[in-house]
Amino acid sequence: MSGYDDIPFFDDEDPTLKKAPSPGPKSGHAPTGGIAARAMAARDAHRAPDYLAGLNPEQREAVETLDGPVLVLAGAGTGKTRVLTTRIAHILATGRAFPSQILAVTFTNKAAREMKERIGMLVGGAVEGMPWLGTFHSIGVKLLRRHAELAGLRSDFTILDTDDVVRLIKQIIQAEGLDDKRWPAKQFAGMIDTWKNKGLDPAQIPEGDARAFANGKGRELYAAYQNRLKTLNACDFGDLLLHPIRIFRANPDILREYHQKFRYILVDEYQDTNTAQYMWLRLLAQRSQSSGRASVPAEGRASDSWPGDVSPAPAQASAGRRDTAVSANEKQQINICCVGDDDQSIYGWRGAEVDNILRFEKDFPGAKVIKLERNYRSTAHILGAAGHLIAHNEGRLGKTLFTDRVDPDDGKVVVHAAWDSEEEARAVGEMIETLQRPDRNGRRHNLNDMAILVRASFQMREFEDRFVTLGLNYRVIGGPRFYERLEIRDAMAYFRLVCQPADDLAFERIVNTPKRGLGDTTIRNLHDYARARDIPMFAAAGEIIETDELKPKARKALFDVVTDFKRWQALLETMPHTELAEQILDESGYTAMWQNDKSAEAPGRLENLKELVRSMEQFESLRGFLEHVALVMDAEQNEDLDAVSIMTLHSAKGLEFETVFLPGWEEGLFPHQRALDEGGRAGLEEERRLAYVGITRAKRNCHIWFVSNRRIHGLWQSTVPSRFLDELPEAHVEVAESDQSYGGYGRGGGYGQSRFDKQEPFQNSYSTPGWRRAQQNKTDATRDNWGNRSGHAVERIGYGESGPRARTIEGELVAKSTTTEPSRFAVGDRVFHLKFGNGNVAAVEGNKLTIDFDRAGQKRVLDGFVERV
DNA sequence: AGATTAAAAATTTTT
DNA sequence: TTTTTAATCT
Repeated sequence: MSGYDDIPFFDDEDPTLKKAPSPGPKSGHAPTGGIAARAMAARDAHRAPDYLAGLNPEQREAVETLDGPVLVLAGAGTGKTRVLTTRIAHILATGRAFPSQILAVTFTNKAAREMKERIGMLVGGAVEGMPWLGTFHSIGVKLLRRHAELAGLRSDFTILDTDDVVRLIKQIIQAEGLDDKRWPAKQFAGMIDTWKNKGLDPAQIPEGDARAFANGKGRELYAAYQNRLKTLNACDFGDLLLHPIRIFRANPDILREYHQKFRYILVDEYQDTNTAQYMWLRLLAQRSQSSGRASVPAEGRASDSWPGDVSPAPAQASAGRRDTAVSANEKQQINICCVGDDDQSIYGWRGAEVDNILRFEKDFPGAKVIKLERNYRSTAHILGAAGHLIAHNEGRLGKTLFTDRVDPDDGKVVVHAAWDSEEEARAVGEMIETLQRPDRNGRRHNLNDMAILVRASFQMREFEDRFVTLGLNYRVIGGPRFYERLEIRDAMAYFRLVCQPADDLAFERIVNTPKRGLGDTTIRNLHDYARARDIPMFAAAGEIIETDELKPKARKALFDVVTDFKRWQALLETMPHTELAEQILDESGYTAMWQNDKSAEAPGRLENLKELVRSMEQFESLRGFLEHVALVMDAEQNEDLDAVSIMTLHSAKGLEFETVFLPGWEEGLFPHQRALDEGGRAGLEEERRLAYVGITRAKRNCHIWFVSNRRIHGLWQSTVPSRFLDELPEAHVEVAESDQSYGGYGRGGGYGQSRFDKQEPFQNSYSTPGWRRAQQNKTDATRDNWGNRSGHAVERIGYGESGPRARTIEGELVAKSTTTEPSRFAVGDRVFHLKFGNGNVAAVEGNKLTIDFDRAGQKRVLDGFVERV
């Protein structure tokens, strides 16, 4: 992308005029018309265009239903992307719209990229002519660049990432004279994000939310933050959606232009849309509703006013606004098609509203709902297990995936038990090694086709450790990203300041990096100077060096910085941007700083900087590159290496693997305690959808693990198998007999027997304190907060026989327990622990014991887990 | 300015 | 318990 100044306002013509469409954005690629022409040629060549061949009837219906609103409920592995891309190809091929008349939104850049590629494959050639295919945010930027002045911004506004936002908020909190330790900027940034996800501006946030932060100053701070953004000519991610919404509401004529422009709207992963995205879509798609429908109120009060706006109302309801020409232009209706899967909605915690998809038919009367249930990915066992599990959710539209595939060799989903996370990792590692070896047919299972999907990232470490010792290749997906690294962010700050001298955040980041003797005092001076005159820091620096406000040393240093930047700014238009970038990094002393750094990371950082400059080559300008980085924060992984993938369940959505390992299926971890505490039943259902996502990633093999002991925050805790295990159907699941010497729950498939066969556990395997306690916990876990940080429930439950107790009283006792309540143990006691065996109590701290174990050495455990011997 | 020490967090993440 | 970040001290 070359930037934003070369986008013609409306770069297309009405196809009915039979004019050749104008070329797309300047580039050396084929004109946009080429795609449509080729697609049409493809259509004419065969009676049924070959891009439709191979679609099943439902998919085909989803592709060919071009008029009116369509909701495609696409289950996991049912060809969702195929439908989306084929539908676009079909629209183009039938001449229904020009590429630039199709708005197609995704959530991630990856999805957008994939769609572009696949449309290109269908239609032939690169899809340069689809300027409106992209993420919500990238399309938001595009809209906002065009109409920036209506949001009080200039069109060259900066996009701040999370890090910038937090630093900015910290400044604001300090400026308000608040203690930034007591009121962490990060937390407030999160709150703002939540509000923006709901489409709320400072005046609209709930009173309770406003009071919750900084002694009731929440609303003020939010407003101050927005003001600051405006003076900085900057936007955060939320604004990229909210500003266009405000602009559309305040300027019906502009909105109308987009109504005329976008004939077809397609939305990917609709179940993940948040309220703001929903508002945005509704504004753009409102013509797709029957012409008599009321338009959206211009000044929606809050998100909850929105859902109320669904009942049909006469067209006159929108009188007073200027977008009443709906019925006059029936032919130009906008056809929205949303594709999603309510069972895969796993982002509720960041504002996604499952309700958006559940409510689709109400929002868009006359909508056609098409279910895709034929699965092309997994075995019948995997689908059976996943389907039975997800059926425990209440709030769903209801789909059942099926497959025609019958293969007696297909294995069931396997549930394994292990003592602790270390053995879990060892067992998984061993299984991977076994799979990797050639089988009797001489085929080996590639590591690339295996994945370990964890609930929380702290689970990853144990696998990594194990794989390092095994010498097994692995790759972690979704760790810290390239553009979030310190050196990259520093370098970017230099580039930003060169392109946008008003970028104070960038200025402050690098004025004294590398060290130039511009310490706190100088910066504060400069800051005051800038504030007093209401000018950017860089401009202030330029002025202050003319005065004698600063000490000579600081003045000289600042003078050097300013002249450097002025020189680079002058070179911006003439010098090739990669060269300029290199020059900036060299002349600023930034490269030298790392060359002189003898720490272990320094060489890697220099390498990253080189990589950064290299990656700029594919952009036309420094500015274009900056825009890319702001929105596209991902770096590619090395695909050549054969390696096991380790990632969270969240980042696994949309992926598939031959074999999937799902460790950590224990109450408290999965479902996660916090999801339960904070989300209640809805939280549990979301966790269950996560489990569903996990299982449905597997094409052939799915192995689930649970352990009986896990260390959480340094304390060993006994754990209970996840309730989700109970929700798996016996017919599609088998319990691993025993993993050799491991298996806390004993040989003979303790888990399976006790859970599936409802038999009494074997006396010898299950009479241990851990098991008895686990059973106790199990009953409690279903209705109470079990095993959280206070060790509360554990303490309360203790041993099964610790007697009757009043919960509240116990709770109070426990609250003070670290100091007041005498422990049942004393230093020197001989104790037994399920995992570590026998040992002597070395120290007692409330309910936490430090024990010298005979075999395992010194460990800290909760006293509920040991027994006096 | 750099090193040491103390304190805080440890669910999930995109843009 | 561990890891990371911030603040304070030298």
